[in-house]
Amino acid sequence: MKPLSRALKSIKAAPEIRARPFDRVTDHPSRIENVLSNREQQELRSIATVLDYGRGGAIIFTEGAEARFVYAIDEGIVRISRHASNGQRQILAFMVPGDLFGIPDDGIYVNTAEVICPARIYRFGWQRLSEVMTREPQLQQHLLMKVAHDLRQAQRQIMILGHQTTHQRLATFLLEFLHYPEFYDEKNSCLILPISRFDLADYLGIARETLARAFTKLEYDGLVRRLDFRAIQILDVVGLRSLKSSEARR
Amino acid sequence: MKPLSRALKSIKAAPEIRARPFDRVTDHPSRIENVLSNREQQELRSIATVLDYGRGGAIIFTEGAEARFVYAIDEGIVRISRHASNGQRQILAFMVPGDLFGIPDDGIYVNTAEVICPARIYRFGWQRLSEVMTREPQLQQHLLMKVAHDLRQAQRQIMILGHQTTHQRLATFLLEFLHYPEFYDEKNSCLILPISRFDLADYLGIARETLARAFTKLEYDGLVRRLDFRAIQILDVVGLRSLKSSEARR
DNA sequence: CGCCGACTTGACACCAATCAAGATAAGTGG
DNA sequence: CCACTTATCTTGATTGGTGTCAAGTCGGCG
Repeated sequence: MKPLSRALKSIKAAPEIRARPFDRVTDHPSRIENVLSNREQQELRSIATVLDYGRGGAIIFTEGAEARFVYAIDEGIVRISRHASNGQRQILAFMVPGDLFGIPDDGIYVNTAEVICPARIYRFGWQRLSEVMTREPQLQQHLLMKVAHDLRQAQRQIMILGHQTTHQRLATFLLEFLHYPEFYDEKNSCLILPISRFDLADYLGIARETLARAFTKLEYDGLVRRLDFRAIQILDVVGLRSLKSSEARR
Repeated sequence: MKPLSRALKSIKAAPEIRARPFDRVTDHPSRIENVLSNREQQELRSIATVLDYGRGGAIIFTEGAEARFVYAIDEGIVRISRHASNGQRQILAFMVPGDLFGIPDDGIYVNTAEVICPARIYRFGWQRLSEVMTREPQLQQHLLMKVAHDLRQAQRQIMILGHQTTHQRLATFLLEFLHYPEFYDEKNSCLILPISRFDLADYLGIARETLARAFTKLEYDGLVRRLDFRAIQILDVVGLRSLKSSEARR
């Protein structure tokens, strides 16, 4: 929607890469406890490029395009989506700092990746990364664990889309986000959603209006309170959990 | 449902493993063109155990159990499922010969795997497989590609569950199976479904009755014809394709 | 032959998509 | 700073699709 030129502020070369370790993923719920050696981190840095996106909306890559790079997030959120042949968009995942995406399928990207807020992203040449990984089995194992984690996340998503009502989907999503201290302030139970209703609806596989109604219902039932479009106060975590696992028609 | 003792006929030791290469996956639609060296095949065989299941229904492993093995299919079909907290079952995938499954998450299985027909399955100790892969980067890369392929399949499933009607889901599923010569006899356009309606409904995320109605509609529209519970004659592939990508409410 | 399981069909209620319009916040330019 | 436009989100009314419960059919197996 937004012109790419404005959104993509600048692309710097590799040397300025930040020293923060590559695998910050251990911070968030994935169960990977992997510590890369200094040498491995060094190897990665040497082939990385840093991309700085000033604001949301910029496209990182598009489905169908030739795939020569893999990406890892340092800051910001990226939405991974795919368009059905009838034009419907489905958001497959929201990637957060530490996540890796863009692994090619037979040389092309099968998904579209866009930043939804200011972001800093590392870019690796797929060819060179493969070479490095051949030399460093630990690194490849780390990548394997990451992809396996993504697979489980996708399966979680299948569970949600398969048999949950709209309210349950929303409850599940909100509960998921409570795990991220970047977005959930546990003190006053306030959750700052970094995702628009539009995107959220496409992620949960429901219409935008239905999503709004789901929020209304949760609010009516005293489970949450909308302070603002972005800010959601969580009033009853237990209630959300029981809603999530309650009996579902459809 | 069936007692395990009867279904699990025998477990042989490694030496009798068949000579068919490990990566028969190249036969089917996945885009992996990977040729393992003889030494790598040798390494795999040396740590493999062969499991022979006489008939369908046997459980290979259950979600939540301690995970010490990964599995690869030589013959037969395995359904990978997960149970929601409300008891709903969702089938995440059907695995076919060449596929690999059972990669542990933090030492436990997150899914349940069951054979749905007579099957022969290779079993590998995860610990030992990891060791071998550290020695053989090619092998690990191969595994990585397999998991990446599974991820894409899961994403395909998300697309289906997200925005397709029941008829479209069924059409999509049938079209998918036309690629497998084991199940589709192109000569007389006859597709032999190795999957029960029960399982298929849980895979497509719909009720069994709704699935039956979907079949009825496709038959009424002249797209397919039911010869038998298992055998489906495909009358109009183009029609199925256009149904699959037609506009969808919901 | 009769039971049993798997599958199909029917009737009905209900949830969710759609179309349309209103409300709120955020930019934009004078 | 205010009026304007725009984007985003919410609410309302209606229609259709899908889950559920119930009954019926088909085929296999003892």
